[in-house]
Amino acid sequence: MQPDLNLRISPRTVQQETVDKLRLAIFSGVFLPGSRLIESQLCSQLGISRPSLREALRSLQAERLIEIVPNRGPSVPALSWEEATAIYEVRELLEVEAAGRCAARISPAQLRELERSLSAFEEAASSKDSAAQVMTAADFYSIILANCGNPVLEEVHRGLVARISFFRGRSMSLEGRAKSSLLEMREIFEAIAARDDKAARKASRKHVLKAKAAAKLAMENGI
Amino acid sequence: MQPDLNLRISPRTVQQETVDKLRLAIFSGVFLPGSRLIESQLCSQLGISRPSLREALRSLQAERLIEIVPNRGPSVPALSWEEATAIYEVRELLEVEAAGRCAARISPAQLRELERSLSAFEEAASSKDSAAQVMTAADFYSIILANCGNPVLEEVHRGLVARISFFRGRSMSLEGRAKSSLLEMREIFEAIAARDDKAARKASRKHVLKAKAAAKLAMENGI
DNA sequence: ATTGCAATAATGTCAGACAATCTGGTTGAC
DNA sequence: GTCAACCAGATTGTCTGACATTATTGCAAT
Repeated sequence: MQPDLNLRISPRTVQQETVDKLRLAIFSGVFLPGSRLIESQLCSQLGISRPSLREALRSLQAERLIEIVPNRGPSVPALSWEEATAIYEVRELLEVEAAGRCAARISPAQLRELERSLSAFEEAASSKDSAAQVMTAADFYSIILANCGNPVLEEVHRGLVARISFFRGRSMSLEGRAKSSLLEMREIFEAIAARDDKAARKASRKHVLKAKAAAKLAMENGI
Repeated sequence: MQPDLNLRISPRTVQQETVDKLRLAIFSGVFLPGSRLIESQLCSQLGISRPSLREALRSLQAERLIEIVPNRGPSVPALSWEEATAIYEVRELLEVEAAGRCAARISPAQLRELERSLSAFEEAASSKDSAAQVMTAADFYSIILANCGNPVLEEVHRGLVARISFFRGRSMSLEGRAKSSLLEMREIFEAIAARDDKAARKASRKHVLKAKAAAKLAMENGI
């Protein structure tokens, strides 16, 4: 018998649906940074009541995906470069650690999964679909994080990456970024496949630093 | 003129007050781990309406301070040792980094502040007041985190420490833990005062590992 | 152009309601 | 006597509607 199978089916509540929808909307840039979210509008668009919406907004606020100023309401924060830098730095810390641990403990099945996701990114990278690139790249990381053996590390990392989702889309559309990203990711994969802890950390650090540089470039050029 | 002074006064809303009150209540053990929180009870106790309460609960849920199972409502999670371990591991990662950065960049004024908080802990450690010990120790860390130059690091760390607040109270009441904690903290302080990056990291890592061991002991003995 | 003010919009908060779901105890069958 | 089915109360999920307080905007006046 599987020891940790979660039998409890959890019915999806309106609040959960709403949080997911809004989060996705923010990721995909439906709400531009700095734009305000009007409760009454969202209610009618989503077809839900104001209390339900407000609960969802509080969740997103705690995730730092939106800001809520008293008596002004919610808005999508415009991330400054200082904040983004701070996030990238912590992300580096976590991601490097995760890659190192992952190299030591990933299962063969998950390793194949990782390889598959790398292929998916490779395919996306050769296309011009930057949305697909971001998504497949996210899959790649999430497999690494899911196999680092520390769910808290994974969870914190996910929260941070969510907050810079805006940059990820932008920087992927930079000339050549997808290609070099692919090379870096392949390097990470090779290191993990070789069970080489040190190399995985090194490659992972390089990747984050390059991603950060690309994001900075994208921001400065206002792509 | 100060560049980043936040002029905006933010009126404290019912939701904010409620979140703070409930968070404090959880920290101080008013709600035991595993216990359920009944909305109607909380409403009358806090003197607020159900929508306001539910918004506050969603915030706390996103902070992982409470769990909300659909149709069963909110409860204080009973942290397993595996989860606690995961948190301590990430905390180590963040805290070590913060101590190292802090050593390189803390201002003299803040350094004096750090020394003062160490003295406060020293005083608390010689008393039997474990609540005071936890509080003064928290001050010490928060000064380090506030001076590491990365607000995101600080924020994530605060979130993690909040989730293991239960253990901190327990382990501080272990025989001799406060004393040895004081020694470890003094070591960290000395390293930071000496601007010794490496030593600060080393001392900080040792401290977290010892705190983790103490928490494990406290848990196993059910103190 | 700037200031002041009124009208409008939006938020913060509450009260009450109702269906769906969970919980605990009782009843009934074996 | 034990176990399953069931029913009543408790609790949550969600909605509607309301109202005071606080921003925002447009216009008038200086």
